[in-house]
Amino acid sequence: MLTLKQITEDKEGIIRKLAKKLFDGREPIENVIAVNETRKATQSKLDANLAELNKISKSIGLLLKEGKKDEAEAAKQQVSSMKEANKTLEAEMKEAEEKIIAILSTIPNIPCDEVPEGKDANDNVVERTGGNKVELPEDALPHWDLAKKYNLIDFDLGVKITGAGFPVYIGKGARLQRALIDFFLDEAQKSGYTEIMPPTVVNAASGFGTGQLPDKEGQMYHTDLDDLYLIPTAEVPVTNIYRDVILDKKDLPIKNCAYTQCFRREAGSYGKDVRGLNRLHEFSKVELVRIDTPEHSYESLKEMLAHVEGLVQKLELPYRILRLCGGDMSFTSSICFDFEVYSEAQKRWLEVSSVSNFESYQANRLKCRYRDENKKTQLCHTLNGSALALPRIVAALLENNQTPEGIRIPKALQPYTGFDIID
RNA sequence: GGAAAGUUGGGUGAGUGGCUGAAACCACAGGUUUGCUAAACCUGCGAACGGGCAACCGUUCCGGGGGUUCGAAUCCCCCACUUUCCGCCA
Repeated sequence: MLTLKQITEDKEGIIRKLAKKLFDGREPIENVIAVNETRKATQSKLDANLAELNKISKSIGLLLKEGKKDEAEAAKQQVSSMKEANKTLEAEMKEAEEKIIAILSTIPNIPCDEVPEGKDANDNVVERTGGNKVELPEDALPHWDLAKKYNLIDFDLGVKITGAGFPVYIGKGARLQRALIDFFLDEAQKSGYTEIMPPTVVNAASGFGTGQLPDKEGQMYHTDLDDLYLIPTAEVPVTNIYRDVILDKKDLPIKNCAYTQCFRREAGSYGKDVRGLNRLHEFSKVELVRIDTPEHSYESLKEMLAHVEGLVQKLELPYRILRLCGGDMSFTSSICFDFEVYSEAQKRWLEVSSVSNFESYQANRLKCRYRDENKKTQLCHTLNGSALALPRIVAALLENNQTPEGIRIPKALQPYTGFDIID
């Protein structure tokens, strides 16, 4: 959520910036300001009344001590009648507060100045490309055929055990998963991240904290009996560590990484997008989460981008970095970069990472604050990024590295797999 | 699954109706002392909202929600969670 402070301090600026996200903010913002004015007026009245009541109540105690029973009784009567009026004011306050939250939740985060204009994925800006595209022969196979040929992944078996989108990794296919997870975690550790192994099931409060609830309720698996949610990303449990927390400025930036399985219902997805490893209901991912000060968060973002770029380079995959345009960005991010690797056999780019700065938008909902040098509490900035999601990396590795002799494993990964070719 | 006890500020923890936004200790910050370090001593130290240029003032908050009362951390009800014992079990 945006803060009321942000909105009242720069109303026109915010409306203008929201337009970049193709969001017409004028009405909700005018609205929320008006409701807030009512709230403030009501609070002033209510506070004055309560102050009076408190004063009288205190005096009753004293009167009773002095044995002035009649005066005390009279005071009691007076207080009783005053309390009625407060009930209305309290109801008004509550209503206004709820309305403010409701309106604020409909307003997306403001994109920062470096976000380009644009309405959909076609308007994203290619920031950089790297790695070398490979030349594959005409009969090159897509990864789902390679997975079958070398018995690495059994999609049908997954359907039998669970359902579509839950593949079974076998032999070298399974080993490759473990190798990638270890590789990503080791690289993160080298970059100074603290490894976290969080629960993969969370309560509703955590879902709200990072914004999956209430909007994306239908995208998460839910256990009715205990009212818990399967996490769609490690971002949820790892960021919620800092829910309702006031940090010391000297502890920032906090740099955490975590490997978890991720669960996504992906309701409504279909077609070639979901073929093979392209879109799964359960997959492995290593996630980076950073909590930082507003002054330093863009420096953090840069470091995260460099880290992720280093990973795809070490895996020798052709990649590009996209700077997402306003229209294609998520509701909560202030700026977002996508990493894509090129899948030669599918002739398409596959998204493998998304690195975002949420500025204070997520922290506001999370109540994640820090104490600055003047001992004042300020909202932190939160950032996260995948480093990396496995399935599409595996797809690209299998496809791009296929040779007549077998599938070649990039050098950086060989110490982790224990083999240099899948044949 | 059965039973019991708990949930108070960054931490430990006192507090059973008004003098408690909350003792004490620890942690933290500033200062004094000291050749340095350590130690000792002094002072400060919760959050949100509202009012004010400010000093400051007011309100709310002791797991969450409701109730009793002129007045609730303290009494009553409901819910959530935690711990311990028993059972089951990786």
